[in-house]
Amino acid sequence: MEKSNFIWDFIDEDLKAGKNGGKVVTRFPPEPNAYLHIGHAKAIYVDFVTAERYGGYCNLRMDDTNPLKEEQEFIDAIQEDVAWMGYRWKHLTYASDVFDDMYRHAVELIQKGLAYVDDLSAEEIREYRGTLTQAGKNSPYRDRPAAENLDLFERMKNGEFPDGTKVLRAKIDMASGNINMRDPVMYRIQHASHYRQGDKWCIYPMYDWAHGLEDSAEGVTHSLCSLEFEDHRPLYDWFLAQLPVHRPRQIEFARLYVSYTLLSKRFYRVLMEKGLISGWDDPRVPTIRGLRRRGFTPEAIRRFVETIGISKTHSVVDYALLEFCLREDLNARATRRMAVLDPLKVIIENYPEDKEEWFEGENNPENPDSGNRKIPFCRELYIEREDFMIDPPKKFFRLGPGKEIRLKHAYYVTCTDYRTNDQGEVTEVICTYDPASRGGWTDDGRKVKGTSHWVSARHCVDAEVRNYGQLFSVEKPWEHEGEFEEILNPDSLSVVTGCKVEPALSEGARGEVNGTIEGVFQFLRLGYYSVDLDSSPEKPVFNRTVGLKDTWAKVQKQD
RNA sequence: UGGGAUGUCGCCAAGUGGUAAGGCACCGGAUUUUGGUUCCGGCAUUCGCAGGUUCAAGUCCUGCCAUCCCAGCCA
Repeated sequence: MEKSNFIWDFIDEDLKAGKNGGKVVTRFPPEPNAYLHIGHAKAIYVDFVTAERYGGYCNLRMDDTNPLKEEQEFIDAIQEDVAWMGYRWKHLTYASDVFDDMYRHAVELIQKGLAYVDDLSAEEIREYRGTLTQAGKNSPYRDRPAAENLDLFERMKNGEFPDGTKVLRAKIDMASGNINMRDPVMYRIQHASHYRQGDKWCIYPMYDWAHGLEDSAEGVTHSLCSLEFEDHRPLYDWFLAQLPVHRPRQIEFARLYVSYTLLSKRFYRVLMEKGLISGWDDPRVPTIRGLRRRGFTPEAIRRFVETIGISKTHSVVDYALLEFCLREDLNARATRRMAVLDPLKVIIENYPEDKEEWFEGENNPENPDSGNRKIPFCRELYIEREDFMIDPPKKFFRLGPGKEIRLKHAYYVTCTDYRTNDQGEVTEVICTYDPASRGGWTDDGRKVKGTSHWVSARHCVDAEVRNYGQLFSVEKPWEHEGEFEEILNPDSLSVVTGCKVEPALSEGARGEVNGTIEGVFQFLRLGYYSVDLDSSPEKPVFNRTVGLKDTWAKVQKQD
């Protein structure tokens, strides 16, 4: 069981005090106006795992109180994403399902003299509200008799008044230091059609009024939300205290920030409108769908949110931790394959032209049950261009004139010569192979330090590879004041064509079957790559999910 | 004297009066048919600052400082 945190400590206390009959019920309540992102993944984890921990359950609730911004498309996508991440909700609920109850409770509040219909305009309400340091003043309509409020409120509901002409407000305290308590608006008039309620309603409830009642109606015991709702809690409690209803406890925790990423709906929308990303599932974007397309696994995402912990500290988690969690999962589960991204031709001069061999290569050295695949070998191969240097430095464990390396799973080869073009670029490397090293090993005690990946020129398949980098060039993009474009990383996507991959990769399909990942591979010595949505057997396309740790690159940088 | 919250290693984060867990990152070194993985070792005499209480304080008290959130008929 996971280590505890302040939320679970609170719940332990509640349970010990005998609250809620020992039950723990939570909810994940997204507003269906956008796709989920990794910030939601943390909230989802907190909500679902908390319920699970105490043998309770979690509901998935669409917080659909604003028909102007919400769409069915998002309702479908949210369910899909939560399910993909492996969470099971007990009930799928909708805030709009309890609109009738909310209306009835609003009437109760009016009858108790705790709510009134206000004719002030939006601007006037703002003026009357006062400022952070000055108290507000009462609306002239604040003391309307209950009977008049009741009549007006019903007529608001019936659509007798135009949008914006009246609101229902709670009567609390216009001088409160907490601005949320200065007679908050409970209902606004919106002659808008709701995708689930049709034209039934001309008034729609505000968040503060609606949320506690939604929680209450579902029997939620612990309403977990982010820090910015901390000063809404007194209002949450106030509304429920006035009514004869179940009273959940709201607990706030810090939302997730990840370096080099922006977790905001508005931002994705803008980038999309400007054509800077391809959509909600652009592999550079940390939406659940983007991460999924990029090749992230639900397990890696969950491990990540589990690892960062739950607290009230405003924190920014290193992107490097996300990558670590990803690699940890993929290392254990991704199938190994060889791919050459920047091909350089190698000719084995002592290997017969008409001969070919098929070697066995393990699918995953971390998993003995993963089996092997066949890898073809012949006289002409491709290796990575950066694995050859004409005049290599001493610690270069790769190919160069006179140097011997191992071709993974195949043979030892020694470079005897190379050819260049008019520009001095190397066009071909000439080698000899040692027949005694078949399989990539000899028992003569020979030290062959370097091992390179390769593909057979005769058998390989052409592929496109999309290498991704950070979308932003600054660590804390949310602190940037100007336009997004100014801090976008121009190299966030680099498309590499003409890559040569081993034939076993041409069948690469994408999917998750029985808990094993398909379509996410480790390209030996390069990184983890996943089959993209755009891929086809005729034209394979791979996304770089995340690179392997590269200590050689680090050493080079130091020199 | 608006209200609410937070400050423990570069980044997260335990710690609930008894003498600073863990992870990431980073730095060494070993193993390695991936310069990957794995493995060993290093990495806060100090907990925003200053006083105080106590045999003993990151933990209690007082004061100060810094940062974040709130003035939608958004959620």
